[in-house]
Amino acid sequence: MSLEELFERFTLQSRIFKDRDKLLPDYVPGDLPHRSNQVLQLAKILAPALAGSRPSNVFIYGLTGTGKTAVTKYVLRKLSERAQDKVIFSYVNCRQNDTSYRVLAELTRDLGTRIPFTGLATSEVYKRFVNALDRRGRIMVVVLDEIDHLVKKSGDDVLYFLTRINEQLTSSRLSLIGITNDLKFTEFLDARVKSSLGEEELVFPPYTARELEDILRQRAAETFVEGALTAEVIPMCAAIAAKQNGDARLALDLLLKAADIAERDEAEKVTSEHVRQAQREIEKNVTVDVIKSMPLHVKMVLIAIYLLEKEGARNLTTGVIYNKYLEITKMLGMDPVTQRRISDIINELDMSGIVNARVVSLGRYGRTKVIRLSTNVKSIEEGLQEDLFMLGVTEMVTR
DNA sequence: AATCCACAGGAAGTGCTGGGCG
DNA sequence: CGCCCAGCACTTCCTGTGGATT
Repeated sequence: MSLEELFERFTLQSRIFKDRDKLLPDYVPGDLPHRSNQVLQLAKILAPALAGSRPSNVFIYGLTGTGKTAVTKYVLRKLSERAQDKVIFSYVNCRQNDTSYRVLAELTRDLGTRIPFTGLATSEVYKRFVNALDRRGRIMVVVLDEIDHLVKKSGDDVLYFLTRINEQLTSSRLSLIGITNDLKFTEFLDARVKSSLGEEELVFPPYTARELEDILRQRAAETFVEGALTAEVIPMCAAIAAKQNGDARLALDLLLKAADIAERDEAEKVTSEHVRQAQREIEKNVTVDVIKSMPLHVKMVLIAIYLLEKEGARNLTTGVIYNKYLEITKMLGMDPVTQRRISDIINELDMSGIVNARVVSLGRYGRTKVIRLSTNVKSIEEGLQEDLFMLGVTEMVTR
């Protein structure tokens, strides 16, 4: 296909999409089905900001894709339309900003003060934040999304600071909204932070398959040309996502991917076959991307596990993997890292879901981790493609 | 009941990059 | 310019431990 033809196709009216953007993850719809309760509750808690008094801090729990972020952004948007510039709203995702420094820097930037991404002492950023905020003389509502990432990585120092900041302010007030999908994470918090942050709590239950269908239908009406979906598409996406803890994000993602595939294949309509294909692709893409972006030694450890499993080894332990890893690095003439580091790398692989590692005690034979691959081998091979190739070439050279 | 394996995983530090600030 | 900072990948040194075996 020539470039001309390609561009031509994109310029042509789509047979399927009316407005593809409406299915993108960061789109917040004008109406949130099955969440009116939470919207109302959150609005009630935050409404005092309009009258110039500080709203209570809020803690929001719920699994991935239960609408926490959407509801929060929705309420914030409505509120800021109403409040004009009487209230400052700031949203920080703590997955991307997972250190005290970065969170503070984001917040300070939202107050209109320039902060370099590195170079300053964290305590300096604290000072600048307090100054900048107090100068504004406003209520500030701070949303810390995926707050568990921040706490797990950097502790609760920032939270302690933010929950007590009002004592240092004279003309401004700050309230905090913490969002997490890890229900047990409050265990890591200082008792004072915990009680302060939990002044109000909101729980988001998982969506049922029926509810997911409603959500998809509403979105589909905005996104697709009439009749572009066959009848089974929406129930199918809903059913798959319902099994994954009622994850609405996954449901929407599936629908989008399925429609993209249908469009790419120049199909008349989106069918259940497209959904099945989408499901496979989503699963694969996540792993492949994760693997490709891994640091060198993490990849080497994964290769070691992969090769061992391929050789038929079972019940892999840290020590066995480390030896295989040493073999590989030696063959490639690389400097190996220590076993201590490998232990952490295995945990990282476990966290990203590529590998399954659990600590077991083998009695006399020590205490270790038993590791196995928890992703299908094809995705791993695809993710490691270039590195395995390199390995193969070296193998031939060394013979 | 005591032992002891094969690590787990915490704490502190190093060397490096990419930046402040005065 | 010299000295400071954060963040990362990693090292060094370390104490802790579940349970089969002695």
